[in-house]
Amino acid sequence: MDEEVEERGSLVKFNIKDVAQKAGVSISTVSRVINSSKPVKQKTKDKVLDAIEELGYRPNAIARSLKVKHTKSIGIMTPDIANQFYPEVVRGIEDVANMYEYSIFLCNTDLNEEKELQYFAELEEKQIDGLIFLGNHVSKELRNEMESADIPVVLIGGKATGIPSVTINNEKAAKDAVDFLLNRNHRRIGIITGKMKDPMMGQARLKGYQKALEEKGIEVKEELVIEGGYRYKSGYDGAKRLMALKVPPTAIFVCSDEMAIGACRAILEDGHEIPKDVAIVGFDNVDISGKVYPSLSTIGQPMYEMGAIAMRLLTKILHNESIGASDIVLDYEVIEREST
Amino acid sequence: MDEEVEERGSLVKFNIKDVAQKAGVSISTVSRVINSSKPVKQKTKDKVLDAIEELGYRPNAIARSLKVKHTKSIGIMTPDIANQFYPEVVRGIEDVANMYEYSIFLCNTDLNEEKELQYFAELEEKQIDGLIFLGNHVSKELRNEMESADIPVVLIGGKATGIPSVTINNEKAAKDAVDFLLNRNHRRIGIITGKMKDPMMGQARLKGYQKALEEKGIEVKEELVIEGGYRYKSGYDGAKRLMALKVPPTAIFVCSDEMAIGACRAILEDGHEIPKDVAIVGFDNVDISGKVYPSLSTIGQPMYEMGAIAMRLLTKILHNESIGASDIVLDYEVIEREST
DNA sequence: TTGTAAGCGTTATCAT
DNA sequence: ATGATAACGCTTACAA
Repeated sequence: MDEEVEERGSLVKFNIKDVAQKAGVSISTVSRVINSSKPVKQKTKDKVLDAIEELGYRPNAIARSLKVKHTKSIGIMTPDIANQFYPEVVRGIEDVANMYEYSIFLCNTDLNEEKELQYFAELEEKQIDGLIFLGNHVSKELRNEMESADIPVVLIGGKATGIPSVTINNEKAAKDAVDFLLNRNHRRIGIITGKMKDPMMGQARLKGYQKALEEKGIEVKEELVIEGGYRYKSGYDGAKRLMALKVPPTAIFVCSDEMAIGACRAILEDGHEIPKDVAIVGFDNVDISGKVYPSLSTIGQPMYEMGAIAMRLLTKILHNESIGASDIVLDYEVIEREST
Repeated sequence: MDEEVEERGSLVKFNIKDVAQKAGVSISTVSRVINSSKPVKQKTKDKVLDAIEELGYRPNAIARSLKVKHTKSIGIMTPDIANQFYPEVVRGIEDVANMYEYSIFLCNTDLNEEKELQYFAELEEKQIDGLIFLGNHVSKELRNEMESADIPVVLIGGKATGIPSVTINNEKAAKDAVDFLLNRNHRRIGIITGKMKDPMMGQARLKGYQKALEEKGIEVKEELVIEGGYRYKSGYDGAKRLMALKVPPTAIFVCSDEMAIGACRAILEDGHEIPKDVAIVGFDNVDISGKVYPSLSTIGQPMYEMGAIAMRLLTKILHNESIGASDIVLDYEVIEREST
């Protein structure tokens, strides 16, 4: 009853030993042809290749990794892949990872330190060769883990001393955004910030706003700065509050496109016109921001490139082409569209 | 010169043997406490735990996998993570994968068969336990690979005999969408389809459109059906063409939200009003579709759930709780918003 | 309850 | 140019 063994050659898994046997050579020889690690006579090579073909043999990368001590896999930790901003940078990472033959493990942290730690442990156990971390802040504990695990990491969109990173200059970008508004003769400019505990999206961008105003000798009024968050809703609410002021702003700098879209909606709902009554500039240049109506003026972050460059940096580190920390800051652009 | 060995305990990697030594027990005992696979006396267990703690030991999952013959990793193949639709379902997958302690490898196929094959080989070599495939079609070759690799796969958004899948009833959903328009007394209804070679987004949805009209005894006019694609641009172009007709439609069913947003833009640009002059219904209920202006009436696909359920199905298969093929078809909903 | 040892599928060293 | 064989770090009979 148990001679169904070879009924479907497809269902039995072969290993290097089987190939060696079938080809009539040693397993070392098979290994050599698979990896082209040492010269093998053409004739024996052919025998081996035939055997591989016939058996449908696929090398076991797990076994290989155990021996060679790397996995050709890297981790990506992102706050939430379902948020507008990240898929594009993940795509950038993945494209170059693929070029260098790395696979990627994707993790969603929800900006939650517990989850970050848990995922990191998981990835460490799975012996990733490196990690790309998207987020504004790396916690002390995570920092420690990264160091003691001795896994190279590169940060996107955040900074931490000693860890290579790729970012844009958020403060300067924000300043440019409001300078743009200032040059259009707006003098009463509101801002809907990111979370204030967020060093990049929150603090740095607010700082840029302040600087721009101060430079022009304009006082920054408390009533005009509203702490937002990351999402649509907080942009919507923020704009409602701003427009309800006795004297509402003539322009609003909203620290993310998603919030900006929320703000536009709130403003339109209240019967104001964009940009006639209020001008809006967003931040990020998320895919959709050029497609909505009215299309959004915004600060363009090179999301795909940030991913691609970060991954490129990581491969350099992994191949010892580059040593230690290095902070890459990329160019952004101010994009003018219908909302201003 | 080489006694820098213990200068930073953190930089040297320990294995199970080191732990055993430090704790004064055998490695099997250590293994047992790590995996709680067999009872261990509390006292020895404590010794082991202490040793683990002190050394900062992390088990090597690669070595473990080699032995136990599974990796607790699964693959996701998606056309393009940067496209509106997929991140949400990937998130659904990831959340339940995480619950069951699986890690995910993310791959972008660009709907390209070569890439699919290449990725599949890569994932097979890395010994994934299962695969979730997002896409409308699985090619013959890929099919073969899947079978001979003996890796369980579940499909999202497509069907293939013998492979479990989770979908919605695209034809019926499309029919409901245009029925909705019909009930609003539209009689001249245009459609911008997906790619016609796409069985779900293209063919099935067009079929639903046809059926709805036929049922009402309305002839389907060739000039009113326009083949689109997946993206914004084709929706934009399609709407332009439709509105340029001598007698333009009073409503358009657009087979994806991204295209629908493009269509809205085109229509608004030409000075028509939505929904007064033309009503629009989209398909997908992508995150942004409720946030744009005018917000989009659409068919809501439960994207997150599709991912979550697919992953749940996969875990069942992996744990032998369920056998063979099974096709899950989920509910959709027609969502009425401002564009109708 | 604990220890010994074989084996998972590779690569790489050392002979030949 | 090729072949034996010892690792890689773990789990799991089997013995004690």
